[in-house]
Amino acid sequence: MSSFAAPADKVAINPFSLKLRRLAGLGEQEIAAIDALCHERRHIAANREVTSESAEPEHIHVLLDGWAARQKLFPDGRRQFSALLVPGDICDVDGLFIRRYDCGVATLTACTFAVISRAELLRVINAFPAVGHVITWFACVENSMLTTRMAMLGRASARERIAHLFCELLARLQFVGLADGDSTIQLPITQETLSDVTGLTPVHVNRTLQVLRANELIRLEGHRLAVPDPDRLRQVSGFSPDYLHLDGIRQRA
Amino acid sequence: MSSFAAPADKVAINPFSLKLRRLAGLGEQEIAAIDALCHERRHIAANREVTSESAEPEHIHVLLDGWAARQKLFPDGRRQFSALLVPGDICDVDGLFIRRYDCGVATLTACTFAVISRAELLRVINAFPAVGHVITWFACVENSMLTTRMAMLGRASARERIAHLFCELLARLQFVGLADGDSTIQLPITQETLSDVTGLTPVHVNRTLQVLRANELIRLEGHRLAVPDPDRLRQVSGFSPDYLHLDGIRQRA
DNA sequence: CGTTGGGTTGAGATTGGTCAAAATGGGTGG
DNA sequence: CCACCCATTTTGACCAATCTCAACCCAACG
Repeated sequence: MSSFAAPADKVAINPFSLKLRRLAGLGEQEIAAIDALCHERRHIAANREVTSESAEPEHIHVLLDGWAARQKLFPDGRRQFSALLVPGDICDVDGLFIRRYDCGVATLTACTFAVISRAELLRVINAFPAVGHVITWFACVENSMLTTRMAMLGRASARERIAHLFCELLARLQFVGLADGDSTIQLPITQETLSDVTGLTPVHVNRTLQVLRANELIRLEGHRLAVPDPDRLRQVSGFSPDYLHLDGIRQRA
Repeated sequence: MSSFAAPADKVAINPFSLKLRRLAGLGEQEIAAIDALCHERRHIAANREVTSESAEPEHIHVLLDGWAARQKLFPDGRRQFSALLVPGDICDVDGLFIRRYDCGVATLTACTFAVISRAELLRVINAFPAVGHVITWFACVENSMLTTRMAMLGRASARERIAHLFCELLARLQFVGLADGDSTIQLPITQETLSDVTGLTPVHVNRTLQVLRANELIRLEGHRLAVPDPDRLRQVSGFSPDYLHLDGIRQRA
């Protein structure tokens, strides 16, 4: 069950448009061209695969409501999420130029996607080179996020990983207007999901959360995460928002 | 000291052109335009920073000879490599559209780079949209590689991580013609470097290598890695080369 | 030769994993 | 409104992979 009030169809301005406007540095004409591509909606229940690892993808998905994740599955059942997706995120840019996905997208809650035809998007890119640049930029930002998360997986403690993740989610959700105040968000995911993002065990996530709570770094009840002192959480985790590139695309000048 | 015989300047066809030709699906005209950008060379000694995390980058580096790595440094000295770079690899595509690098590139051996002016590359992209698509594709492939390595960091044992890395290097170096036979490569890096790629300690890398040697999965002497039975190593590590996308860019048709 | 940068080894500490059971809590059907 | 069910969270006891620290070795090189 999604935890956001209004169905995405009715949201005045959807979070993807919001991101485009605030980050992409496009003209109204180009934004309109992209908006025109996003007419089709798809609703998917929680815990389903959106794209699986196979087949030449013909559609790009943009998450408008709910939470999803990019996942890599091992044959023996191990799972690692490479990204948490929140409203406004493109799920599978790579589908544009890659033959086969090598990681899938799964919903964590009920989700609403905008489904964009790959062929049409390519047409728009040809008509408006700046749109192509924005797509490349999105790919680069993802790169940056993957790199950062990788550093955390490789070198950070459980405590740092979880704290860092929370800082990131706070920043991202705030950016698309889904934070409540400046330090509280809805976190409609289970501890098992957290474990698949952070590369830990559910049990260890649980214990680590308890420590964070005991240190009063977070308050986490039900699906609501509150951070009493964001700066302190950032310090504990070494989080700095630079890698999210919330200051937008670099102009070509 | 680079371990490859001929200085890159004298190599008949450089590994980057080779990759472009085999992967990018470009016409001769476009390839020529790119080649024309790659006239400037830069030689850098081992263990130096090529790009650091700051400043609006004005140049893109393509590695022609030697080994390098993308790295993320923690304030307290911890380090994680997010990618090993071998000849033919672009070091910093993101420089095109990103304001500030959030991870640096460091040389592991003496290196030769082709230095491409960002402005000129953007001009070529404008003139030939297909070149822009290839750049995006490169970014997507990197994404895919990061995702895979991330899954290994999050969920694989030390043994699997190292074995997987070796499989990957074998495949990549073979692709640019730097493997000797089909199962031997030069590995001009220290165990400490391996530890920074795999998120382990140098000591543990050492012990794990010994196990791999004892199991006759690898032979590793000096800086030469030989894999007696590549299939077995792939099996042990769960490696499949799909994520490297060595079958090239997807055509737009 | 002496120095130095890897590589190797050992002993002991720790973080995080495993397995299994118990508690909690929201949602559903009666 | 209650009883039950399931998923999720929490707890406990124990274990294993990996880390830490420190020493030692060895080959390359000045």
